[in-house]
Amino acid sequence: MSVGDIHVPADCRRVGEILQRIGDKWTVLVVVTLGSGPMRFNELRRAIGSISQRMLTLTLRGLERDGLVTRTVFPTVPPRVDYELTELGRDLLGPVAALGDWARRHGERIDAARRDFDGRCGGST
Amino acid sequence: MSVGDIHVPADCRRVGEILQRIGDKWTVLVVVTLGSGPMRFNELRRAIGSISQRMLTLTLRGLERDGLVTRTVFPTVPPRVDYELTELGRDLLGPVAALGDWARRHGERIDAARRDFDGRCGGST
DNA sequence: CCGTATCCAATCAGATACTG
DNA sequence: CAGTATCTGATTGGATACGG
Repeated sequence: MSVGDIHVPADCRRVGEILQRIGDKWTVLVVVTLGSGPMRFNELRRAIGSISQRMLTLTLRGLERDGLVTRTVFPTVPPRVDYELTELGRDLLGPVAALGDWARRHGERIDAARRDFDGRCGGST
Repeated sequence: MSVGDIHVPADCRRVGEILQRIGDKWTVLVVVTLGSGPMRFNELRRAIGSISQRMLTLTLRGLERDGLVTRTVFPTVPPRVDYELTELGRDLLGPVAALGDWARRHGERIDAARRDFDGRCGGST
């Protein structure tokens, strides 16, 4: 498909929805972190570093709800819970990596454009 | 690059930032709509349909700031302002299309997973 | 260890009214 | 036509404390 063919309104809505869904503060970070294999709750938490317990829980619940990760509880003591990407979740890694690639390639250019724009506008204040 | 190699924390942050940036309610919709060529303000507005004037303005400003669209004012009366994707913006269409493709392929599956999850949980309410 | 509940500040987005 | 300004409700996300 050529990039010129993708503007069917209904489809764009769908894309917008998905992007809003995975575009929250933590979802992608969690998904790509889980990309390296199953992980326990706190393991995941430490890997991400700055996420609060609440947000990690909420994010994981959302991902589970959407069928992107599985949650496995081991009835041991202390309790252990593993999270793992489903096939659907792993499948998402591809497109996300593409976007990540774009971000890495052009991140600096965006920063420059921002500095430029802000310089032209808020410069006199 | 294989999908297993993309979890360098710093890079993931970057991806997360970009995704939050373009993951707001309207940005992607505007970008893909502009994908078919330059458009005037109200033309864009009608094409999207449900967006408010305020949000379209804010979204376009953001995109302009990031160097993803250009804004061209024709000093005519009535005034005419054209918006057009920059090369950077057009370059973004590719990854976004990939994500859109994923969304279209798996949207139904996600809906099903949601119904299933909600049925298992909120079923008794 | 793995969550849930509550409170709270910040941001977002819609509606409306007004301007060049 | 193409914005800007202001007000308001909704949503988000962090901190903290507590429960299984």
